[in-house]
Amino acid sequence: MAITIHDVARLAGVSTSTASRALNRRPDVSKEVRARVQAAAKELNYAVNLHARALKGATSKTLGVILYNSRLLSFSAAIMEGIHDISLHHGYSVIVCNAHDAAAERQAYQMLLEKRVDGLLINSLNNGVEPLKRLATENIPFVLINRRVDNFDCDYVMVNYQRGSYLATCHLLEQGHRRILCQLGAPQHSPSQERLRGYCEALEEFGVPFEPELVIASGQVIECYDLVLETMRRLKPAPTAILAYNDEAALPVLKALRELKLRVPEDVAVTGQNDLFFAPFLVPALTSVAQSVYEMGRRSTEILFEKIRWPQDTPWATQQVIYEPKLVVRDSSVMVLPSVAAER
Amino acid sequence: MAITIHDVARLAGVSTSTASRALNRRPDVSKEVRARVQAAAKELNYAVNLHARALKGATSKTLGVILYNSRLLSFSAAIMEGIHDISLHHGYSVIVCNAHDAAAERQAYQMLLEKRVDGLLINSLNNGVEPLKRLATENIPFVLINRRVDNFDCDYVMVNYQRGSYLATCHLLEQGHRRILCQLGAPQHSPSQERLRGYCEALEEFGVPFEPELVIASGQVIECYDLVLETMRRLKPAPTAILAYNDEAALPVLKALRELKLRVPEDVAVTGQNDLFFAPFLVPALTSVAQSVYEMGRRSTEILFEKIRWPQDTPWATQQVIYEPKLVVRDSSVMVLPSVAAER
DNA sequence: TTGTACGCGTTATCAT
DNA sequence: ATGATAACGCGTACAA
Repeated sequence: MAITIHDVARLAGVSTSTASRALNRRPDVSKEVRARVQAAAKELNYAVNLHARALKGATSKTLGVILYNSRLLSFSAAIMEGIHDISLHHGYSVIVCNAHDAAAERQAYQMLLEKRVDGLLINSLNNGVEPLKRLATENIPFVLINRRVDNFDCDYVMVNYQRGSYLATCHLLEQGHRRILCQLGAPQHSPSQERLRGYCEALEEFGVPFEPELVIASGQVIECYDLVLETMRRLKPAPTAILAYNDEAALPVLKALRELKLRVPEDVAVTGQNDLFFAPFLVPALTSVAQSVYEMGRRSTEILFEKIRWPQDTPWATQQVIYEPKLVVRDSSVMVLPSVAAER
Repeated sequence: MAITIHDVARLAGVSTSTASRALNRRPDVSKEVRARVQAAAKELNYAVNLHARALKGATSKTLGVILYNSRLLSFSAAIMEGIHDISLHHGYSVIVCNAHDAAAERQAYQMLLEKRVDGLLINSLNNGVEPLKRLATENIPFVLINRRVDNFDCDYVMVNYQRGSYLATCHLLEQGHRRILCQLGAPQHSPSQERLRGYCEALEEFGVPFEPELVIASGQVIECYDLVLETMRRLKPAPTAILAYNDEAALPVLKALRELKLRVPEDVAVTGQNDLFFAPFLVPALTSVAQSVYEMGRRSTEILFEKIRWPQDTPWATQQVIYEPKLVVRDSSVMVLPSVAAER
């Protein structure tokens, strides 16, 4: 069994309550005793048992995170960086769960509730709104990351995917492209839908008719090589530009084009999304839409802590943060290099 | 306050102990009562309080992970995938900490000990062996990931970096290269040292003298662009091959070579390490050394669980797992394409 | 088969 | 300023 506060108290020759006060730096304890207790604690390598403290009614000093994690490793890793930085700053630790599917998500919720986390950061909606409603009724603070639910008012932090796809599509249209292939991920996923909306919005603005055959969707984004190959061969006339779902998806897209002996950007222009670290290093350097992913992790955690510390009786006004993306133009989408490239 | 087992017991019209037995599927409770209790639990949305259970002396059902996280996001993300998969399988959740420096590492240990984690997976040695010794004396199971300490017997799971660099260097030497630039990360870091050993070992085997000027080290691996540029300009004669620290570092290396108008692999051959997802998509496709990163996460967690479940009185024989790397030859290091490339 | 009572480690309350 | 005690929620030894 581990060292308890009783052991410390005994070694210091005081009662447990005095030891507790001394260790928690309460003012109502003599300096002499406090020093003795702290010395005893150090000598015994004492560490509070947070389970006992949590049981006593205090907080668990733990946040829960539920990630969707569709293999977008760089993406969720960046979010986690932001979450960790803020949590550490508040003296909190973080339990991370991957919700590959609905069942895993339920298990994650179960574990996190059993561990009595003080709040949740949620990037997965495999079971729809149900879990969120339950959290709301049980008064457990949570913030959605990159997800949003219609007709359900709650806090969320998002990237404006619609705007991102809109910007990229406009950029391609401005270059004169009229047949632009729009590549999406899982169709039921809200990020896919928003990207599609942005794509359509731009087309409409330029008076270009929408063609369903120019939209392709694949669940496993990174494995879309074959799909792109097949599509580019099938469509007549072939698209002259491709709006890749994200930078990771752009990799197989570029490879497929090389396979087809199509030059980028001369024959086909390509844009990515998320502006991951490798985008500027590709050949040609990948035009992408920069999203504040790390920032999203930070901000959502800050809001969560605000909410956790919010007095129960005061009404809380939900916060919605939407990060506006920025188009980063590189070589993969323009034939003439821009004079001063928006290189990061 | 949340629902407790008392509430469930009251609703089901039984005592708390009966409720406890029913919920834990103990055999000594009538089916009729069990059903009633479980119905009550479901109705109330009851979730055990794991703090209470942990306090009672059981386990905390939580693992701690301490990551070094030198921005090698894809790398640590892959490790975490393996850890999560195994933990979930055992019904455990995982608290992840980033130990950017010695102070953060100490804070991480403190938190994890206070949370009474059942075991630790450690990928950070910012405070040397001290913390490990403490864990050993306190009988807290842990497994090192990708770290090893001289004269300290403990469980670890590693990638054989020395062998990886050896293989890559031999490969370059076989292609006829004699001046091979060896790029490393932080010099005090054991992975850097092991890579250097593998590099030297290969040189010696081929009877090529070691030249200190051909070894460059930079803390921030991803920002080595300038260093490579400067080095390639300065050295006479210029190196004809570069052993990049890892695939992420290979990105700026390749970019620097393009800047210098040096062709890859004709003028300079390049190899990476870790074989990340983007390696085959680069132009030219990057030769790399494949490490079982995800596997390392899985295996270390499996060993940790073995150790956690190991009877206290039986002696435990420490396990050392070393994954042997595999060279994946692609276009960046050979002028004539191999007939059947070891493409994954 | 079911119920009663205690203890896990901590802290808040009350008493001294 | 310090000490005794109860309570948090759960599981279990013991009693019935």
